[in-house]
This record gives sequence, structure tokens and C-alpha cells, in this order.
Amino acid sequence: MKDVAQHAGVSTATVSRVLNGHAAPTPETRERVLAAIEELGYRPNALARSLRTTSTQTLGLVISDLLNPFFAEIARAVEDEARSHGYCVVIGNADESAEQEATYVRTLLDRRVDGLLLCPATDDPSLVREVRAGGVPLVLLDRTVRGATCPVVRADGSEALTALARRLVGAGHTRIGVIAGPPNTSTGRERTDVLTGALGGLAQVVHGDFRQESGSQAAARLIDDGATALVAMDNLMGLGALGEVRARGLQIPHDIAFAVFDDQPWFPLLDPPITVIAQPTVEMGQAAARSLLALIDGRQPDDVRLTAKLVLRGSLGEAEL
Amino acid sequence: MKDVAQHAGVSTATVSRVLNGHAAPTPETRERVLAAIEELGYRPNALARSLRTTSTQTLGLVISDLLNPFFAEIARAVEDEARSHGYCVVIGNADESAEQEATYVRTLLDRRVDGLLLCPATDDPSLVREVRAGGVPLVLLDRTVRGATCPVVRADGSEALTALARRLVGAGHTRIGVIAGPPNTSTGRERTDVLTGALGGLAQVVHGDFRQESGSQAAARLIDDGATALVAMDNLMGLGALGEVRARGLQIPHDIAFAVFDDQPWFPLLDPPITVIAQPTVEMGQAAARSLLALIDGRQPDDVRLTAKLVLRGSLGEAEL
DNA sequence: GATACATGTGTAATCGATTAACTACTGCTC
DNA sequence: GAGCAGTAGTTAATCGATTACACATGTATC
Repeated sequence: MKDVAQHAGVSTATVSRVLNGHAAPTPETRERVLAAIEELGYRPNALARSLRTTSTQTLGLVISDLLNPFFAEIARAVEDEARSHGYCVVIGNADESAEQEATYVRTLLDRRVDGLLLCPATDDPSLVREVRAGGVPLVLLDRTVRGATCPVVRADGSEALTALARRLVGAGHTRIGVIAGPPNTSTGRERTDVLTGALGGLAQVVHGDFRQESGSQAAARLIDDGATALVAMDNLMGLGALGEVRARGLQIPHDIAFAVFDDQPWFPLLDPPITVIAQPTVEMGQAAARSLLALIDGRQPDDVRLTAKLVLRGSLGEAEL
Repeated sequence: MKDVAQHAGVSTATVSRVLNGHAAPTPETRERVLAAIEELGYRPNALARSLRTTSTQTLGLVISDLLNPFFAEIARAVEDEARSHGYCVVIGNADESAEQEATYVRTLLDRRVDGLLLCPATDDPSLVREVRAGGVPLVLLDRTVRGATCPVVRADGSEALTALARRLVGAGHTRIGVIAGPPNTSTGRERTDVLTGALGGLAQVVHGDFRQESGSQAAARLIDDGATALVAMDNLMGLGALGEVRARGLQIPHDIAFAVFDDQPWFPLLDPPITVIAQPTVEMGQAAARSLLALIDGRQPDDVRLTAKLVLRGSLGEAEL
């Protein structure tokens, strides 16, 4: 910057003013400064600027698992929304580990992100408290924590799950295997509660960890126990469960009915296409980004609750009639 | 930091030394400082530190498309490798747009990342030159550019593609549809060149843009033209093509043989499972991160060329016998 | 011609860390 | 007891920007 100033025969203050679009500098001065910038290929140091202004124009996004397309889609939506408001997004991948999540959150705070989006790995509120104590704007995404004191953006699957349960029961299934998420996550618990509640005593629940491998194992146990229908509570466990079904040579829906929470582009390609509960991922990402930007802006956004939808495709068999 | 110093009855210099593990401070002083840090909940400002040390302990990673699981896997691997060396990764999503790619690269440079990993959207070398001019360590990943002057990490699919071609020709296919990537990307061009070369005059090429929609369209045209085999040059176009095949009610492999460049966890679930050329994504990400860290360390890493493998699963029909 | 006021620019403090250079103290040797 | 070495800690410069305040100049007013 000093070089630019010297080159243009002005002070660094003037260069800064030109850079920040202040009213002060003469058109002619501005011209000279811009020419010098161009000539020297100068680019301002964002670190120094942020240090001075205490604003980084950056949002932190800590997600549970980058390999999970559900979160990848969300990340993508957050990023688009943030960019359109002049913000950058730094993505942290917690890998469903509370420890790694905490590490990432602290790293992002140390780098002074202007706000933080968090998909909590567990419903333990201590990390959230820590962030709040630092005074950094925080929005929770997809999952919440006990006694959350910040805006939450998530999808409500109750209606869809209830409809799904009604169909399964109506079709005469009496042993319905539920591949549930971890009970220490809000989504894991709530989805399972709603579904088992709606199924009366017909549900058998096995908890997985939102990963493919646990889906296969859970499916194996449930099938062994005589389940005639399987519902996986997220797409990765669904993938694993499908593998197990396939490995055993079972036919969907003839031998077993099948549904998954979360849609994926390839579900329609299976034979039969898989019935899912689709979450509005793009809207979730957008809403979360918008809430966070509002918070940064000093406003107090409301919680956002979007609706997940049951998409019937055939893998439930006669339950879809 | 001043507060901590005051609280512990020492100067900021001493606090800094404790923080950075210098030898100087007495165990007793260290104890007092740590206590003060704990008590005040002090966390050092990474911006200020980076400004002073000119090191951010951050790598930039600009990928073509975050929604493409191929890149998501790579991102994940890069992140893991970087973290194990104490580095953070900032991911930028270029969305297959050269313009957005350039914007992101500049943003990351402005934030003074210690090094940059780039999956170039096109083979235009100007952006690479710009980065090199700034003296920032740079490694290209998956794709290269014309006259690249920096280490490149990629997967070589020549052998696998040649083997694939041999099988298709051997099985008597004479109209083989190739859904190619954009000709202005190195991977798009090279894969297509190798495959069409190995197929002699039997290939019909339609170019897509590495996205799902273009895969469907290309497949539609190729099927209309009488192709009896389809090869998609990346997983998203493969997804699109599969949708088109399915929409037309064609049976794989009876009506049409099918193969895809890139493996995906759900390919084995289809009926028949899809034959693919699998790239070692994790190794690519690791190697790229390692090369970049070496470069940052002042060493000169060699280009890395990993090998993609043909995985036969049944979607080629008799070509797999 | 003195006074007031607007306008464009420069000076220097500041953000929060790191670190070279310096000072003060302790203990040892001759 | 002077001289020296070694250790622990302080002072102050520095990184590269922003911005309050001061200053100089030009114009309008009486």
C-alpha cells in the first residue's frame, strides 16, 4: 500500500479512501491511485483490513459430514447465499465427532468469522454456550441442542413420517424396522419418536450413527428379526441398508418395503425407485445463511421450520396404493 | 492479551512466549500466565498473529463442483491430510465456472492462504500464472492447464480406458456412444482422446459439461443415433445418462452396455451393478495436500500420477466375459 | 480584507499479535 | 569484589490496513 501511495504521489490514507469508495478523493486523484494499483498489481491484505475493521466478511459453517450429499447440498446453498451478500464461507467438516466439531468451531472463532452456522453433532449445549459467550452470531442448522438460545433452521418431517406410518400400517405390516439416528442428536431422536409413535407398537428400532456401515448392520439385524418393512432415517444409512437388502437377494417391495429419510438423485434410478421423505435442502441452506446475516446485521430472526415431504415412488409396494 | 499480561503480572511478550512454547519463561511464570488465560477465557486473535508472522496455517482449495461426490471425496481427503499437519482448509466452490473460480482464487490469495490447491475449470493458464506471480505455492489437482509450471496430481485412466475399449470392441459393439467432458478441460479431452483412439472409428462423441443434465441430453442423442454402448466420462453425466436409459425403458446390458468414469457408492446397487473406472480419490486428495505442504516447506515435489482402475460389475454384458 | 466554511489530503494512532534488542538479576570464577 | 555468563523478563518496532483529527487551500459573505 505504501508503494502504491508513493507511486501515485499521495498518502496511504488517500489510497485507502479510494479503495473503500469514500467520497473525499478528487476524480483525478482517484484515477492516479487506480493507475498505480493496476500498474503494481496491488491487492489489499485482507488480514490487516480485518484486524483493523473487526469484520472478516466470512461465515463459518461446521457440518457433520461433507461426504453426506445432504450436507453437501446445504453447504452449497449456504455458500451461494453468502456470496450474493459479499460473504465468503469457510467450511469445517466435523465428521460426526463432537470433539472435531469443537476444534473447528474454536478455530473459526479464532479467525474471527463474522458469524457461525453449526450442524451440531450432539445435543449437548456447552459448545453453543461457548460461542454465545464469545458474542459471535450463531445459527443452528438441521439439528438443535437442548435449550438452544439461538435461531434454529430445520425441516419438520412429522407430517411426512406420520403419513408414511399410516401407509405401512394400512398395508398390514406388523414388524417395521426403523434404522434410527443416534439418540443424542435432535434429528435422530425426533424422527424416531414421531415414527414409532405413529406406528404404535409395530416398530422395532435399531440405532445407527448416520453412516453407511451402521445402516447395513442395522438392516441385517432387523431383517433377521423378521421385519417386512425398513425405514432408514438418513440417506447414508439408507445406502447401507439397501446394500444389505441386495446382498440377501431380497426383492423390494415384494419381500420387503423400503423408505428413506432424505432424497438423493439416484434413488429414482433403482428398481423400484425408492420412496423417500425429501427435505428442502436448498431452502434450508438459504434460510440459515439469511438468518445468520440478519443476526450479524443486528436483527433477531425467527426460527425457521420448513416441511419435509413424502415422495412415493414404488418401494413401499401396496402401501402406496 | 494485554489483559492476560496484566492479570498475570507480566508483559505481553512473556504471554506470547508461553503461548508459543518458547524456552524462556520459568515454569512458575508459565503457570501464572496459563491460569490468567484460563480465567479470562482468552483466545489469541489468529488474524493478528497471521499478519505478524505472514503465515495463516491455511490452505485454499478451489474445486469445480462441491455437489459432485468425486470432488467432495477429494475435499475430504485434503482436509484430513491438512489437519493432521496443523493446517486448515478453506474450500471454494467454482461451480464449473472460470469466472467464479478466478474470483475465489483471488479472495483466497487476499486472505493470504499459505498455499493453494486448484482443480482448474478450464485449461487456460492465465489464472495459474497470476497465482505464481504472487509467489503463492500452487498445486493442480485432477486437471492440468496448458504449460503448467507447478506440480500436478491426477489419475491416469489410459490403461483402464484402453481395456474398456478392447472389451467393447471384442463384444462386437460398432456404435459406441461417448459422453465426453468439455474439450477445454484436460480431463475432458484426454479421456476422450484415449478412448476414441482405442475404439478406432467406432466411437461417436457428444460433449457434455460434467453435469447431470448434459448427460441425459447426450445419452438421448447417442441412443437416437443407434449406440449399443454408452460410456459417460464422469459420474454426474453418468447419472443423467442412466436416467435417460431408464426413462426409455432400455435394459442394461441387454439393450445397451453402460460404463462410467468415476465410481460411486450406489453404483453397485443398480441392477445390474454399473461397471466403472474408479479413481483413487482419497489418494489424490492426500497426495495433493502433501505436495502442497512440501512446496510450502520449500521442497519441490514431483508430479503425481495415480492409476484409475477398471471395475467390472456386469453392466457391459458379454463384454465382461 | 477578515471570517467562516467546505473540501481534499496528510499525519499518526490503532487493531493484536511476534520478536529483536535491551536490562536486571543471580551465581560463579579468579 | 570485579568480571563474566546465563537466565527471565521488558520495551518497542513491526505486520498492513483504517480513520479521527489536523492542516492547507479555495470560495462565499459581510
